[in-house]
Amino acid sequence: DPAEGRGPRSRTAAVTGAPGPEEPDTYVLEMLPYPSGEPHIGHLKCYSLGDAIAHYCRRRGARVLHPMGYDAFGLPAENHAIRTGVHPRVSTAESIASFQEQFRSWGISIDWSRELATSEPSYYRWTQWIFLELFRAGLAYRSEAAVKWCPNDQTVLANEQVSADGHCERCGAVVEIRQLEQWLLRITDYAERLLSDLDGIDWPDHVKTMQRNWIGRSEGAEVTFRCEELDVDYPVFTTRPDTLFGATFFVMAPEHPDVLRLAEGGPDEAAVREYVNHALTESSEERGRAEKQKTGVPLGRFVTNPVNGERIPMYVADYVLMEYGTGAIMAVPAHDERDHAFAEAFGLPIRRVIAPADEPDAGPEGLPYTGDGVIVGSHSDFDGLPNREALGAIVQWLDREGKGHASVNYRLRDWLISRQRYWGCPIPIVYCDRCGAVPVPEDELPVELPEIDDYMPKGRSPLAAAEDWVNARCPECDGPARRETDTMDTFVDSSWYFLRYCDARNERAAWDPATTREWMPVDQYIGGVEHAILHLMYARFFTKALADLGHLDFQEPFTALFTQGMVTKDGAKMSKSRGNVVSPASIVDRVGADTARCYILFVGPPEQDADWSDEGVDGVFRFLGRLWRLAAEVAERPGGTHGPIASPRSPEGDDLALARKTHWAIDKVGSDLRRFSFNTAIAAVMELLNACSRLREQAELQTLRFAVASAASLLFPFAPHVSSDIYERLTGERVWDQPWPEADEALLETEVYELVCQVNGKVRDRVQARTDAPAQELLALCLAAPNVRAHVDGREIVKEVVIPGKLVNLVVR
RNA sequence: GCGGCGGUGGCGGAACGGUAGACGCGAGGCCCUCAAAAGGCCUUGUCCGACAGGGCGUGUGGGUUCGAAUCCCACCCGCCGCACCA
Repeated sequence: DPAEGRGPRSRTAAVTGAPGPEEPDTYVLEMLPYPSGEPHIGHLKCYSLGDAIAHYCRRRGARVLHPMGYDAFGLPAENHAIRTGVHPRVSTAESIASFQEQFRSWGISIDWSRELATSEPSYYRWTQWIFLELFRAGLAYRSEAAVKWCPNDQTVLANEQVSADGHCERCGAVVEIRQLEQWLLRITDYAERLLSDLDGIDWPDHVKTMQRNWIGRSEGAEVTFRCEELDVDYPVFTTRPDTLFGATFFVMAPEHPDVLRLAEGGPDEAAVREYVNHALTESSEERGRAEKQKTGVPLGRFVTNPVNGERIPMYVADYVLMEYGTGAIMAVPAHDERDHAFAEAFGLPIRRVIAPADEPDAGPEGLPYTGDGVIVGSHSDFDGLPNREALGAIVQWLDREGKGHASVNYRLRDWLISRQRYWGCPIPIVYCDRCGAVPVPEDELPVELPEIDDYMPKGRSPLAAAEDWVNARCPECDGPARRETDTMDTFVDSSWYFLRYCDARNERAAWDPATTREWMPVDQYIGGVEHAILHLMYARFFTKALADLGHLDFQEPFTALFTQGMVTKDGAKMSKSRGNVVSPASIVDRVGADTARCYILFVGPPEQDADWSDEGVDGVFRFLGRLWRLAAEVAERPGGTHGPIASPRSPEGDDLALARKTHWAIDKVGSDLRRFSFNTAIAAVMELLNACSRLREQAELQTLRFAVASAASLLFPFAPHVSSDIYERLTGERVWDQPWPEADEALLETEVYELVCQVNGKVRDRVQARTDAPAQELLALCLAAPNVRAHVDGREIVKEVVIPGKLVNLVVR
């Protein structure tokens, strides 16, 4: 069967193709799969996309790096193990075997010699090495902090793994807050570079936008409010220093370390204590509800507003977030909706300091007013100025007085990487009573994950139970020490795998810089949008940090990014619970890998979501069958396999038409591939086949053979098995050894074309015109067209528009 | 609320400001067959019309243009991301 997904050539070596001195090295990379169960349709789409590009690049003469690996540590595997009782090492290995088998059956051209799994000691040894590099550079640090804790998975989560409404991304449980000592990576040091370097990379706008939003850069000022009684300065961040004169109270987050001290001895001390305790236990979901009534408690203390010396009361309230800015705010109820709501609830003064420009005497009505206007009721130096102008002047004044300065604030938080889980990369640190947290010496890496039977989560890492493993010697003083028992977030593993592929078998280093210089950065990265923030931000951070440490000489890991859309069934995400899962294996069994791969690319633009249709699959299956049968029929004709494949020299009539269609397809498929328009590229091959079928009796054998072989050659990146079979039947050659075909410019142009004749912009006729006919002749042709005359006769022609090669438009009255 | 993306036949989707609906699915008719499957041929936006041809058509309303699915303005709807971010 031609469309059967089997074939002798399903394993095209990846880094083949003669490396010519002028040909570039190209790194084509699809995001590595998380091996859980079997590959799903999304994997088929991703790797079909990447393989098409890899093939195209190779046949254009590039050396192509196209590797594969498995993101094999992590929660899903461990949760699966907990459910089934099968050790994650075993279930992960089984799953990897299944992925390998299917990737081979799909015929994805992978360089298997570089295959890796992040759970192998030979890989995570270097993950640990990178951690220690970051530790030495001060980019990995321990900190006790309020952290997000999932009570179901029994682990700490990164901010990024908690959904907007406070649920665990993995299991859906409501997340709690706990105070724990954790390892963090100082990604915030890179906030500005992560933001500005987005400008230089070829990524989809929506991904860049998501990253920009996540980094959340705000320009403003840091302003110091002083608590005279305690002799403490409290800086706040504000984007609106122009409203400083309207600050009538001051609010701290419940997590602010000074809250209890401030309330001590005050009239509301007990109430503050209770409020803080309640806020800390409340889920981020409950706390985050925007429509929630504003609550809070006065601290019984005052701070001084630096611009006017006014004493304003301090409050604790949960609408202020510890993790943004300084955990304290100046409240300007006249010009901030949240502060306004709080002031209303607590009967606090509301003072307008900005008025709309056309209404400088505006009263208290219309508040809160968050728009721009002129400064009022503030200070004689600023009153009457447009607020944006005054903003700069006020900041300068603060700076001169030493009461504040211009400041930039980011929403991005440091990356919390500790996980109290078993199935992850051990953190290579030992704790010594005398020396503290000490890095494991490099020559002792990897710190291997011990084999343990009980990996059930218990609120502390399961590794803590492996006493023999935990007990260690301090590398500095040789005294007794204990190993860190937390493991790393899986996203650490996948933040550098693209580097390891460059030198995957190196046992002495994570990579030889010569190899990353050769291949990196990745020329084309491909994956789902779901990684728009997490993985892609972390990988960029690692790249920059490693470059700063002298291990890399580039700043961005992925020059170009392509994000594929989801594959749905009946309009819904495929899921076991819905029972609408389409398994790639069953499709490949039924119609073959070529059909499956072509269909997933033909169904629509790859960046968009696509709905799976079995009928659509059948249509592609029929197309491949028609192509194969025609090729077989041509090959069986006398002379059907002889001589080189070549465009006919001076074709006429039907031969010319078929040769033209062939060159049209060559041109179209190439340009479509370059713009990721796979669906139209496949449609062009379909059109070529339709032309071949129509002209199979009329055209000369060699013209037909050229057309059919070209169709196969153009289809090879999408359907490698049938295409290479057809090509070899017709030519005796291997299609992957053939350079990508070039269209003959002369045959892309015709000497006559159909001139569209419009009257008042409406098509009224079509006539044959010579390609080189001058405008006057085209105009005459149009005027002579019968149906044009019917619409023009008796009217006055007021304008003639002649677009040679296209149309003539006559404007009549 | 802020930001991003999108809205085209019965369906998936094509269309450098220049023939709207390529290609495929589905549907209808026909051929092959004892019959079916497979395969092949034809039709298929919609309305009027036997044909020729014509009217209407790319979410809505305006605008720019000889000409707009495409560019601009306003709005409606859908999807995605962020959201008490000071």
